[in-house]
Amino acid sequence: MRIENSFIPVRGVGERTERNLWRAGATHWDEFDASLVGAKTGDRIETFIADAAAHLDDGNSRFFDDCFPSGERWRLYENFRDETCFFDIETTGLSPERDSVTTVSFYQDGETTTLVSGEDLTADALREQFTDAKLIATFNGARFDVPFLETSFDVSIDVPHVDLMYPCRTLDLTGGLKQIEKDVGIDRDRPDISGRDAVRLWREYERGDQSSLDTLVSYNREDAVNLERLMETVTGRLHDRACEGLDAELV
DNA sequence: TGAACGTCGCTTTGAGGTCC
DNA sequence: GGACCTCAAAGCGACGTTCA
Repeated sequence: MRIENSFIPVRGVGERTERNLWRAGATHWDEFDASLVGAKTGDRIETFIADAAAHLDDGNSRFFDDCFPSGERWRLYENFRDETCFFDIETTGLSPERDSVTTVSFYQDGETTTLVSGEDLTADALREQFTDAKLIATFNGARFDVPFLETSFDVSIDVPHVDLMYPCRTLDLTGGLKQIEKDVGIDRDRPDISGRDAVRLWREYERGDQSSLDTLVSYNREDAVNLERLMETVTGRLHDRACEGLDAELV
C-alpha cells in the first residue's frame, strides 16, 4: 500500500467510499475519475491529489502525517521506507522524572547506531539521529520512548511517527513486543532478556561489569532492528486486509 | 427541487494495554 | 506498579447523493 493508493485523507471520503473507488478501478491517484463520486467530493479529491502529489515529490512526510487519520498512518511506510528510523530506548525505570535513559538504539536503512549514557548519549546526538528521518517507528513509543527522551534531554521529536502498538492491536496482536515477535515468527538471539533485566544489566555495568553493558546494548539493538521486521509484517497484513474482496490489486 | 437515505466528521467517554 | 496516550464506540448533526 502506497500513499498514492489512498483517498481516505480527503474530507468526505471514509473507508467505504475509498473501497468503492478501488472497486471501480481507481486504485491509484492517476486512475481517479471524478464521475465516480459526487461533484463536491470529486472536486475535493482532485484538489487533494494535486496538492499531495507535489508534497510527495518534495518528500514532505509531515503533510501526510497531518492529513491521514492516525489509524491509517502505517500507509506512509512504503513511500518512506528508506528514511524510516526505528528506535528503542532502555531506562532505569518507568518515570521520566525519577529515572534516566541508559541506551538508545536506532536502525535506519540497514545501519544500527547505539548511544550510551555517560559516553555519547546527548541531546545533540539524539537530534542528529532524527535529522534525516522522514518517519520514526517505535512500539508504544508515543507514550513511553518519545516522551521519556523529550523530558530527559529537553528535545522535541517532531517527526511523523508510527507507533506499531496500535496497528498490531487492530490485527489482534497484543501481549507486548516480545510476545508479538513470537506470534509473527521473529526470532531473538536472547529471548530470555526483558525490560526489567535491562535495568539490572545497567546496574551491573555501573558496578564495573563491561560485559553487562555489551549484553544490554545487543538487546537494545535487537529491539530496534526487529521493529523493522515487525513493520514489514504488520503493513503487509494491513495491506492484505484492505484489499480483501477486491478484484483489483493496489500497486 | 425536495425528500429520503446514506455516509462522514466531530465530540465525548471509557477502557485497554504497554513501557522499564 | 504508575502513568497516560490512543483507540473504539456511540450519538448526533451536517453534508452529499440519489431518485422521483
